[in-house]
Amino acid sequence: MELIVTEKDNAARRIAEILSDDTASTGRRNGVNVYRWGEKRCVGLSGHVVGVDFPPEYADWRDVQPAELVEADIVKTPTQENIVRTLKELSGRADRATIATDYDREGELIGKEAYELIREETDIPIERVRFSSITENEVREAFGNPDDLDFDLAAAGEARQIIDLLWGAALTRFLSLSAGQLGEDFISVGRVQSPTLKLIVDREREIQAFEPDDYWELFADLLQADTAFEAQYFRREDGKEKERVWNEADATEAFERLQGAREAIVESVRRRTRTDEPPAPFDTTRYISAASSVGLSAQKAMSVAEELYTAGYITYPRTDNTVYPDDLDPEALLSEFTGHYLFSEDAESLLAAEDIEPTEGDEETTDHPPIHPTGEIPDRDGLSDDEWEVYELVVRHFFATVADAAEWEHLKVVADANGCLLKSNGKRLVDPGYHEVYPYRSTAENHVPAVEEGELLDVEDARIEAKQTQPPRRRGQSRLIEEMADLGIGTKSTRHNTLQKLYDRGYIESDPPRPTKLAVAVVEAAEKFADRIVDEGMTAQLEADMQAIVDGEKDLEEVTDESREMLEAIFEELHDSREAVGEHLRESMKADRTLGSCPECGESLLVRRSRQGSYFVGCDGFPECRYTLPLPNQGEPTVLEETCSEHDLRHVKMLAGRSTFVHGCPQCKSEEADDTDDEVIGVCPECGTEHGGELAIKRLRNGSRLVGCTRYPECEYSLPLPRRGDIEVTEGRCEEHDLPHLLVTDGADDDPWDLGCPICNYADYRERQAASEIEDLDGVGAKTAEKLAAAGIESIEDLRAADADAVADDVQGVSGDRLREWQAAANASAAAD
DNA sequence: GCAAGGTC
Repeated sequence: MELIVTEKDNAARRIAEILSDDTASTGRRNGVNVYRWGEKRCVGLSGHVVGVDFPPEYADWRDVQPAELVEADIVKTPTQENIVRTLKELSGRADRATIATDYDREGELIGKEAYELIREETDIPIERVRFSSITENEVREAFGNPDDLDFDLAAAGEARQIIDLLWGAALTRFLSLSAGQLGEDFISVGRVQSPTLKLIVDREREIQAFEPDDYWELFADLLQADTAFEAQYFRREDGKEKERVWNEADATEAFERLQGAREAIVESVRRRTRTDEPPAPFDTTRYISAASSVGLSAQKAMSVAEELYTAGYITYPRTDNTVYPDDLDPEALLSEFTGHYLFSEDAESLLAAEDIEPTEGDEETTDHPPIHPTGEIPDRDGLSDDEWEVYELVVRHFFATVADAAEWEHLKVVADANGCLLKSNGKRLVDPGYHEVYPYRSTAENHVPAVEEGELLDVEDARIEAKQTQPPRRRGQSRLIEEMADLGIGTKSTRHNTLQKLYDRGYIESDPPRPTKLAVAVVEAAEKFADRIVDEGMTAQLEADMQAIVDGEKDLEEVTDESREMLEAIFEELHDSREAVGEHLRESMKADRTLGSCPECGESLLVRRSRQGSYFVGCDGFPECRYTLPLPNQGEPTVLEETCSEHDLRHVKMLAGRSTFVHGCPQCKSEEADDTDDEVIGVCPECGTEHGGELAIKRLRNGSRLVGCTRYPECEYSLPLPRRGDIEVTEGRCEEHDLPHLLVTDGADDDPWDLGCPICNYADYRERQAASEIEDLDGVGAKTAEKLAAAGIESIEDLRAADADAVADDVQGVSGDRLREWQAAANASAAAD
């Protein structure tokens, strides 16, 4: 029997299909798919199935000095036991094996891990095949010409594993122990996360240090016949055009001159055409950027792409390649889209071109092809809105890469008005080219009429604008990922996770991300004592060392020993500073939770957590001072920079996913509640007739509002009300519940919201809530939720109780298996609650 | 329970 091992199940299935001419059958062993045909068996791993770690005696952080980890043994243990067992069982029966993991460094290491697991069982011959896309030609070619594993390349990967573990674990433990943070809130550092964090912290430092300068800009309208166009004042200095005027006196003088001008004479007219090349094929980084321009976070972009890949609609989404492989036939792929209701027209117009030559990017790698549609087209109704949006983006991006360049015509007019130079830049898209199939980039034009040199134009509406130079902007998530890619830190598969990790560790918040005080303290501590860990140069050095291993110039031991020595030296430095470092970290963490000073005793007011797990604001002087303020019971609080002018307390924001909101100053909220009387609107439906309870609009000290019984706490009947807006009790009445209709006005601009009867409103709300819970399940989306509702599935409870196959028969485009996945997810979230 | 890298 011949055993074939791939990096993932998906690859195993497709390779089995190709090599078996579609005759392979699927079996399960220990819950793992095994594809078989004739005497062949093909099994997919799940990336690394073994991991590096320290021996168990190093497991307890308190029992081990972090510095001891530097010289500790490192062992490999199975992390995916079912897969490891399956691989071993199969290799026991095999008489030869072929490693077909991905064609990159990590793939070679994963291949070597499989090799070692097989070797524990048997000494059969083990070969290695390499191909960069799973297409008929490439796969057959690779299997026809097998090679050997490249043990040096795998060793380069192992060096990385060891160095990352040593530095990451030892320094993470040191910082966490020094600050006394041993629970889930440990303080982490690492070769990739810490330089990324430093990027964010450094930008924040620039922003803090920035001192704005005043400047002025002047504009006027020029008129040709009835057409007015805007022109900007500038001066020529050292052969350059300067639009900004840096002192007020000069600006006022120029403005007066410009105001005095009735006419301007056209000094020059310059036309030029600019070619606007279509984009290069999608690698992961470019894809994430494009997805962010349609509003998806990096995380979301990757999870949606993963879904589309697994479903077979797009190619593998983790790739560094921006050059399509020879195997890709653009015409054949375009032809797949002819006849499609949405894509047909564009596909046909592209096919009509004389020759179709795709664009190429700078990176040509062996890992996977650039991301492109497979040609299998999903049903619109089977995808969620996000999935469809991403699918269309990938299709249109592929279209763009085989489309023509666009052509712009630029027109620059310079005129002299009373000694003031004015310029106007027009642009017109003369040939839309790829923009016709790719609507994701701006094609905004700026119209400037065709004037001639020497022509006289009227000048109108001279304006002066006082401005200030702006600090550099914070980078958004996709910009950070691009920057990481440029610096060579992280990989296509991990960069978005690294950002998520920084959020999870309490190092960054909001989007674009800004660093917490803890993050600044971690970066400062690292800069002082372990500069390497926050320097992207560590990765550059590691890459060089890995290359030396690949080239046979160094071996694994040399590289890791050198790294151990450096880390050792760092720990010698750190030894005496442990107290100081810990103190600084603790102070910063406290500062992140501090709102200001206690109005009763002057100590710090902090966000704290009660034993029941709810958050509140409490005094650091507890138990001597018992001053507290409540916080909303929804979400995780973070403290904002913004400060309440009345109480000098920082505002609080509650992070709760989509329903994140700014709570503001907790003292204001609390006082507002105390100063607001309950407004009775009717009889309590639960206890009214018996005990005389009344329903009233109440404002709570934690900022929420509700309609509740005046006999609270004896009667707990309550209905929620929106957090924002003025609530007005109107003349309208609900006959069913004998309650007035309520009207909510939020700001002057928005239309008031007719909330109606609060009981009816709450019933409606519950129904919508149930539907949106369904929509939130991965891969459901609005369309599908609607169809499910039509089939009687309106809530998570309905879904969990449903017979999957019966529902699948009712709902077009949804399989029983898909439903069972959703049920599993619904069960899991119910269990988590 | 630490990292970063695979994959789900």
